Amino acid sequence: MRYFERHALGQTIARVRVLDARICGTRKLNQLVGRSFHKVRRHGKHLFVDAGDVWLHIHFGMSGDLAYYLDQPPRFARLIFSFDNGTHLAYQDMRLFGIVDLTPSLEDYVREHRLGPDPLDPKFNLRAFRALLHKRRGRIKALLMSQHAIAGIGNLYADEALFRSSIDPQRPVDQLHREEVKKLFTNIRRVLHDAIALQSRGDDYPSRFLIEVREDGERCPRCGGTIRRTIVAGRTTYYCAKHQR
DNA sequence: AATATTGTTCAGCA
DNA sequence: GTGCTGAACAATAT
Repeated sequence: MRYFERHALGQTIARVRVLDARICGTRKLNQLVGRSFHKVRRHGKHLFVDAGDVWLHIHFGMSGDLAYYLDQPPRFARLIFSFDNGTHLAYQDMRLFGIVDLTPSLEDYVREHRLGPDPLDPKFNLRAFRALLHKRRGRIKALLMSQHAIAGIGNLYADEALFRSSIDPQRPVDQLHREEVKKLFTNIRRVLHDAIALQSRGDDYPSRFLIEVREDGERCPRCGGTIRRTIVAGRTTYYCAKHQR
C-alpha cells in the first residue's frame, strides 16, 4: 500500500502493457489509459486503487510484488503501467498465482467474494473476534486462514500468531480458553502490524520470530524447545513442541 | 526430475 | 443448507 502510494499516485497513465495475460481478470485494463491513481486501500490480502470511476484490484498470490522503475523492468514483470513522466510501475509475479483486475468498488468486491472482516480494521475488536469463534469447530489454524472468516492471514502469519500466543495450531476452536482467545486476538494484530512495518522499511524479520526458524529440529527462540514441522489444514506448519500446546 | 512453495476452489462427508 | 477436511490446481526454481 505504502509502496504504491509513494510511487504511483497522481501521474497520468500513458500505457498499459500486459506481458502475460494469465494474471489478468476479466476486465480490460486498457481503459485505465488517460486516468490516474488517486488513493489506495486494502482489505485482507487484496489491494484496491481508486482510478476515478473504477478501481484497480490486485491480489499478489504467493510471489506477486510491485516494482517502480525508470528503465529496467524486473525479471518477472507481467504487467507494466507506464506514466506520462516516463516512469513505470510493474506488477511482477514469478509463479503467476496473483491476479490484476478492475472492480466497481472495494465494498462490492468484498461482498461478492464473501470476505471476512479485516483484522486491522478498527471495528474488528475482541468482541467481534469472539463472536467469530462462537460455535465453530475444527482447528484454530484452519479458521485463521479461512478468508471467509477473517480476511488477510496466510500460512506464515497464522503460524506466527499462534506461536506468540503459545497455542498449538491443531487445537480445536471450541477448546480455547477465554484468555487464549484474547491473547490470540492481540497477537494477530501485532503480527500483521509488524509485518507491514518491517516490509515498508525493507527490514528482515527479527530473530525472535518463528518465521526465522521454519525448519524441523530448529531451536525455539522463545523457550529453547524444538521446532516441529507438520501438516495442519493441508499446509506445512511449524510450531514449538514445548511452549505451544 | 521430483519436490516444495501458496491461496482458492470444490467434491465429499457428517 | 452448513461446517469442515483434504485434494487438486496454478507455475516455477532448485
